[in-house]
Parts: sequence; C-alpha cells; structure tokens
Amino acid sequence: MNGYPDISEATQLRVKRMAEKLSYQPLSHAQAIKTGRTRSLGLVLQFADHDAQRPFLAEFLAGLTSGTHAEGWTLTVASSDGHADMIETFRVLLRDGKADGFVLPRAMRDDPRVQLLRDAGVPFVLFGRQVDASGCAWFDILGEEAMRDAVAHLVGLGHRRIGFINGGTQYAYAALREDGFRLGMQSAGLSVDDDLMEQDAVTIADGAKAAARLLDQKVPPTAIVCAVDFAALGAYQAVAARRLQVGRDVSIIGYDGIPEGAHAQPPLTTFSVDNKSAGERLSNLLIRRIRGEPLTDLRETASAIFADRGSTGPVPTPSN
Amino acid sequence: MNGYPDISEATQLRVKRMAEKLSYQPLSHAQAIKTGRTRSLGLVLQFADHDAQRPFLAEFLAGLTSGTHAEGWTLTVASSDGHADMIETFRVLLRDGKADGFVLPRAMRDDPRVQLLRDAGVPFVLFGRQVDASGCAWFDILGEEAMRDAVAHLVGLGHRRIGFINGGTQYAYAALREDGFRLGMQSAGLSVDDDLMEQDAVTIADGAKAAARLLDQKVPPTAIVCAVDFAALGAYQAVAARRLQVGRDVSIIGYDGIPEGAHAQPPLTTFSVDNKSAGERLSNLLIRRIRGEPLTDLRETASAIFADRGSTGPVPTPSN
DNA sequence: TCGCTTGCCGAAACCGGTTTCGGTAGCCAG
DNA sequence: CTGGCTACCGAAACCGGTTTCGGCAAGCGA
Repeated sequence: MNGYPDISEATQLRVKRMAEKLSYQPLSHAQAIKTGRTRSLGLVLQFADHDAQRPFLAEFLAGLTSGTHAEGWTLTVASSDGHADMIETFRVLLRDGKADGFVLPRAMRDDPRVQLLRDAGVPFVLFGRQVDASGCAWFDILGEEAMRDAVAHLVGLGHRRIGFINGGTQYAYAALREDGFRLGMQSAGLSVDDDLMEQDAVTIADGAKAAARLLDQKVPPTAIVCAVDFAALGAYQAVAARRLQVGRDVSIIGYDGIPEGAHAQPPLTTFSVDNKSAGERLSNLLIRRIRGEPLTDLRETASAIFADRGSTGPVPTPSN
Repeated sequence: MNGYPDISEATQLRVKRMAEKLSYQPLSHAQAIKTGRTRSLGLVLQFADHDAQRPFLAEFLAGLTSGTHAEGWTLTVASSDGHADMIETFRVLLRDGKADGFVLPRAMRDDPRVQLLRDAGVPFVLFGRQVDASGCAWFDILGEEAMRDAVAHLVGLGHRRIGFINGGTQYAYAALREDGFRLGMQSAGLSVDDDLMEQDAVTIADGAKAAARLLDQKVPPTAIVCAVDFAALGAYQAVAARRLQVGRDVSIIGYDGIPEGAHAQPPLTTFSVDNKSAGERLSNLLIRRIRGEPLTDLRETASAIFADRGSTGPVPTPSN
C-alpha cells in the first residue's frame, strides 16, 4: 500500500481496491508511531484578537474542516490567550505529535508564529502574505487590488477627495491595502492627503472615531474607503451623527463582506471575501506542504468579489 | 506511571516527579495503539444550522479548547453539511479512533446524534438537556428559569399582557423556555393567550415577522419575551416600523446575551449566557465521562445572568 | 530458621502498523 | 541449460508505549 518500487502497479491497485472493499484504513496513530505523522493539521486560535473571530471563524472553520476531511486528515484546534501561552501551545502540540503542520490565520507584520515554526522546521501555511517569504506558503486575498478598484469606482462616480481608514497595522494586510489605496489614487491622478488617512480601525467604535475625524475636517472627504467592514459600519454612525446620509452625502466602501454589512441601511458596498474557500485552499496547501511539495507551488491568491450595493453614489453637488 | 496496585505511593510519586523534570509525557498516539484512546475530544459542527454559529462559536470553542488543554487533551473538529453526512462523519472519526468522545452542541428534541452514539456505546456530552436521559451527560443553562424570571420582571413593571416569541422548536431548549414562560405567567396569576405565542424565530427576520403578528393584534401585548436575542432584535424592527419605542411603548426581554444586543438602541435587556465557561464545563464533563465516572455525577446546570438594560420599562398608561 | 507477604524490578508479549531483507518463482537472454 | 532480472511474498525487526508475569529481596510472624 505504501508504494514500494518493486511492486507492479497492477498489484498495488489490486491491494488498494481490496482495502477499499473492506473499508480498511490504517489507523493514523498506529502509523504515527513509526512515521511520526498523524495526518492531522493544527490550528491555534488567539482569542485576544477580538475582531478576528466573530463572523470570520465559522466560515473559515467550515472550509478548513471540509478541506481536511476530503483528504482523510483531521483538524486539531487549540487556543491561547497571551503571547507566551501561544508559543507554549505550539510547542506542546508539536512535542506530542498532535499536528503535522499548522494553519496560521491572520498573518501579522512580524509574525512570531512564523519565526517559531520556521526555526523549528515545521510546515505551516499562512492566511495572508509575509514580506520575508522564506519558508512561507500561503493563501491570500488580494486586498490591495480591491482597495485600488474601490478608489477607481469612486473616481468613476466623480469623487476626488477620498479618505482611507485602514485596519490593524500589526497585521500584514494593512500595508498591502494602504498600498492599493495609494496606487488607486495615483492612477487617477489624485494626490493623497495625509489628513485623510486613518489607521488601526478594526471595530465599529474605532471606525466611528476615525470617520468622525475625517468628516470634521475643514474640507471633508466625499467618500471613504475602509479596509475593514466593521470600520465602515462605524463610519455609518459617524455620518448619521452629522445628519448626513450614507451613499448620498458620503460614499463608503468596505472590505470583508460581513453579513451585518448587507443588512445595514443602506446596504454596504464592499469587497466580499470567501472565507470558506480560503479555509479549503489552506488545508489543501498545508497537506501538500507536509508531503514535501516545493514552496513555490504553494502560494495562491484570489480576488475579493465586488458587491456593489447601496453605500456609494455620485459625488454630491455642493448646495451651499 | 499507570497506577498499578503493587507499587507504593512513594515510588509512584518519585517516578512522576522525574518524568516532570525531564518534561516527559507519553505520546498519546503510542498509547492509543494499545489502549485505543487518543486523549482527544471530538466536535462535529453543522454549518447548515445558520444561527448556531455566529457569535456563539468563537466563545464556545475558546472554552472547549481551554478545558481540553488544561487536562492535556486535544480537540478535534470536523464538520458536516447534511444529515447523512453528519452520521458518516461521526463513524469515520470513531473508526479511525480520532476522538474518544464527542461534545454535542445544541441538543435537539429527538437528537439523531444521541441515538447514534448511545447505540454505539460512545461517550458524549450535550450542551442542552434530553428528555430521554439514558446515557446522557450534559451541561445546560436553565433557560426555563430565565424565562420565568423575565415574566416576573415584566409583571413587576405592571405588564399583564405579555407575548412570547420562542426559538427553533426542533431544539430541546424551546420546550423548556416555553414552560418557563408559562410558569411565570401562572405564578403571576395571568392566563396565557395562545394568540400571543409565536414559535420558531431564530433570526432577526423571523423575530421581526413574529413580533409584527403580535403587535398587529386588536389588543397588542405591552411586553414581549423572546427566547432568542436575534428574535428580540427583530422585534425592535417591528416596533420601530410601527413608530413605537422599545422600552417605553413596548418592553422586550431577550435571551443569549449577544454583543449586538448590548449595542442596540436601547440596549437589550436579556439573560446572558456564558458560552466560554459552558465549553469549559463540557470538556471537563466529557473527559470524566470517558474516564468512567457515573452519569449521575455528570449533569450540571447553571443560570443565565440577567442583564437589566434599556429595553424594558413600566407599562405605558393608555393615552387614548 | 523457615515460609509467606509486600514492594519492586526486569523480561517478554503485544498493540497495529512500517520498513528491511532474504528467498522464491517465473521469465528472458545468452 | 544456466544466470540474472523482475515481481512478489513472508519473516523479522522496529516504533513507543501498556500489560502480564516471574523473580528477587527485605520484612515479618511463627
């Protein structure tokens, strides 16, 4: 069954077919004692990351489990609170051979998990990219592309003064999305006003505060691009508090595609991310990584899907 | 190390201390080949259950993983879409010895998972109770108690015409919560009007529809008790659509303690459930169940915590 | 002093696989 | 007819534990 070279293909097939007929599968933990492999992927969740969890987790898990299940592998989930605890969790999982490799959600700028696993020589895949790509396989959504398109869309509607509310700068995605925004502005021949750039808004409250700062400027923006949907929903509040109307007085574009956005009034125009298929891709990539495929084959990206809903509109004509 | 009777305690301790010093722990999959036990708990998620997931999952997982981790066990997560798929998933996990027992979230009225595992003689614990308790260990929140207290609270504010919007009737909790509501009404000497009883509202949309039916009656209720927070938020919409005000014209009490409730306007008065500690308790109970403790020691309940916020008020004086 | 019990230890079998290795049969070329 | 190669098979060692069992030494009562 294990593909030795001196057995003809015909016989291998015969044996495999019989195994299937008897629905026999070697017990993974029995193989593990000789091979050290459990056919199991590890996922360490960090619940300190408040934002990362809520809508994201269920879909992501659905994808991961369906991906692992399809290959006959398993997903082992652990959690950690603090930073030190996290390292310890990885170590224990590894020492006990509970996981052959790890999925790392939410790549960070200088990701301590990457350092740890790279040094330990343990296979892993990132949801998100890494500047220092050595040893890194990943799947990611092209957030920079989405931000660029967001600007283009707004420019197409006549907007020229456009604000940007970025997400958490400790994450790898923040730099990319800001780059995308700047590139979009540049392509449209617009300059970026530093007063219209906000950082680190990952919750509704963060977004409301950041948007308030933008809207209270002498010449406020007519449109705001948000790197994170929650921030966009916060911007809704800031707009409403100023007796303005989203989509008419201020256009807003988000990113993530959270369900709350679709149900907001007006429905949030956003770039929707398919977290389930991200999970599926990541488990596939990690399994292939563990099997030893070269890194360069294990880097995939996909595009977010533009959901053109009600929160953007033509630039308002100055009425005063 | 495995507690044989002819070894003195002193020696056992000596060995264990040395093991700790060398930070040695037997590989669970090596033991598994002799004992059949992996020291791993199984969790099969059903993503068809849209509602069950969103806010609930992250906290619940946090609790489960922290509970398993504390005992040196692991959590193995799998998922299923359909019903047949689910049975198959359990079978595979069992056959491959991937889990020694299962946590079953969201107990249902006639739970197919319970039948399956009971027949197979596999340990499991429920989040929720079961009428046919044979073979069942569980942890549950006393929803009936909460609903009873909700009625008492409203009666204390002068309400006498109180509606009830129940959750999904396929779940075990629905009957309990309805019982609690009825008991509360009875204790207050109030009769239950069947026209004020709605069933199966688990989403905001469901809740809005159910509340609309209640509010459009000839003599609408002055207060509504909802078995599920999402339904309560739906009721907010129905109230607003009728140009009434929650907490002044109509009092609303929910159950679950979802974060959206706390941020609603007015903040939702509700009975808050600690899903994280539920997860912790469940993993503890399941591990003890696997170790062979008698069932009767493995049934725990806790109370929901009343969060008296802004969505209730004294019964409005009829102004017309 | 003898025999029995108690506490401990080491050897060996086993769990369910993987991997190595020596042997055998059949086939073909020399 | 012989030698070598290919395809296959069975035996054996090993992985890291658990469990059983026989043996040994010390302590104790008779």
